Amino acid sequence: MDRKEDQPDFEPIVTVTRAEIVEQRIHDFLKKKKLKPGDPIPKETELAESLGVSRNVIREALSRFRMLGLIESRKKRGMILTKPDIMNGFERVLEPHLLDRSTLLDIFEMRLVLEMGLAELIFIKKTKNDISTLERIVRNAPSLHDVRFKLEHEVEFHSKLYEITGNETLHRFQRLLLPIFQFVTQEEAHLNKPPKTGIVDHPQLVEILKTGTPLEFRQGMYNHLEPHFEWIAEQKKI
Amino acid sequence: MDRKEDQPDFEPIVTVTRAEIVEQRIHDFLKKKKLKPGDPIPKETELAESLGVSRNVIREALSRFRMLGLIESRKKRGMILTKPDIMNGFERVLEPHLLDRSTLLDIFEMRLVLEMGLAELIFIKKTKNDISTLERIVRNAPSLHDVRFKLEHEVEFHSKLYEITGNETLHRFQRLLLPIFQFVTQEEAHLNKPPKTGIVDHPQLVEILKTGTPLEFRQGMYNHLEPHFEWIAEQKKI
DNA sequence: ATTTGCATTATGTAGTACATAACTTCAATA
DNA sequence: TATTGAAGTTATGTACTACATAATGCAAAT
Repeated sequence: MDRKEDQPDFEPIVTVTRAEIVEQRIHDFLKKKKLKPGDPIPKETELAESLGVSRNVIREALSRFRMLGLIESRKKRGMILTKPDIMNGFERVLEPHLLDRSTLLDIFEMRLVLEMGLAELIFIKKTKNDISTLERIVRNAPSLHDVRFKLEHEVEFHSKLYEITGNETLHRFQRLLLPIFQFVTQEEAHLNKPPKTGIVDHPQLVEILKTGTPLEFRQGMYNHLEPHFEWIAEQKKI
Repeated sequence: MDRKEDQPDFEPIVTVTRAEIVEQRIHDFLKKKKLKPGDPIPKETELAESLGVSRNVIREALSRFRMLGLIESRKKRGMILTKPDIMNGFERVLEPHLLDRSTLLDIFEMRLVLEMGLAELIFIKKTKNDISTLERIVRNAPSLHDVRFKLEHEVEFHSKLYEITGNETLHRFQRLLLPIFQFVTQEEAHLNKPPKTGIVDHPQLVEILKTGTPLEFRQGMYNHLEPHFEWIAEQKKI
């Protein structure tokens, strides 16, 4: 029979590497010292000595910070803290085929949530110029039968909405989420074809932006995205 | 006078380190081979040889992947790809005092956008149990005069809203953004005291969740967050 | 047949050595 | 005097070696 019941179920011993510990220690150090971008941080040899590990380990930990854009190092000058690009760590992990289905769906939902929430910000920040651009994008929309450029146009329109917010972080986030979104919609299309389109289209959204209210825009965006929400509701039942 | 005008502004020569290149190469390798979580990846020595660099450099690159949770390595067994935790890289960079003001404001806005967009998802996923929990949270709200637990309660309520969506990624994202949000609201409070509160409070939001529609909830949430949006609109003018 | 012990293997860590780039100083030169 | 050039210094970047450690499989022992 199954012998597992006999065995006492100890927690497995987790072995943390020195690099991990050093990473944590240095992170705490930066936090505690309240170092700001531009401030110098100790030399590799100094860190190695005060932490009691080889320079090798120090460099493995520092390599992580370098990737995140938290530190920069120049020869002779030593290392300095830098203003990190917060999306850096995100970017490298967003490979659709590396993520499991549930995470992909989560991200898909996040995009819908963001888009539904854009209204206020857009109405606060929009300029006449933005509206003109949107109108141009809508004018140049490919015909309904032309499948090739449909996705391209879809991306251009929605991307512009994010851009209007003037929130570069938000916009960047959207761009990073794009591949995931396409990956999921592709699957979505596979299941229930033909792809349904919302009852509100891009030109109508632009019209609301020109003459309507945030309240109307929120509702319009919902109707635009409605098929996706329906799809989510179905997924929930399964 | 200022001599800078005389100087031709060349782009500075960027020197990429071997570790950076190796990181990129390995990343491409994983992508191209379409490796999935669980699949083994080449040994360090193999990588070192085929890429023509020392094992040291390989390990600095691999250290980055390890941090992101992209790979795990066990002695003797070698290294395997793992399902990455997409928030891992994010987490380590979100130190309020390391980010510049504009990024902090961006993140603050993102939180508002997310919260405004939650309505649909919440209405799709909510259960009777969730409503009960919200009612309990509201019942236990500290009195208006008790400043100490106000923030705590605020966090608990809004956090529960994210939880209702059943979207763990989204919920985790919110939790990561919390310190930033508090950092900004603190500053916000400094400027225009006393802190204004929206005309819609938590009990009203719960009531809408019970008997209302997503449309009403969106408007309710807007009224709840209105002071923050006003603050943003002011910031824009400055 | 189960356990024990040994050899094997890949990662983890330490240490040394040298290359490279950037900064400093100081002398030489126009 | 100001610019250039050379030499020395220093911290990071890279390579290489050596050994520790843990996991795995296989063979020997009971």
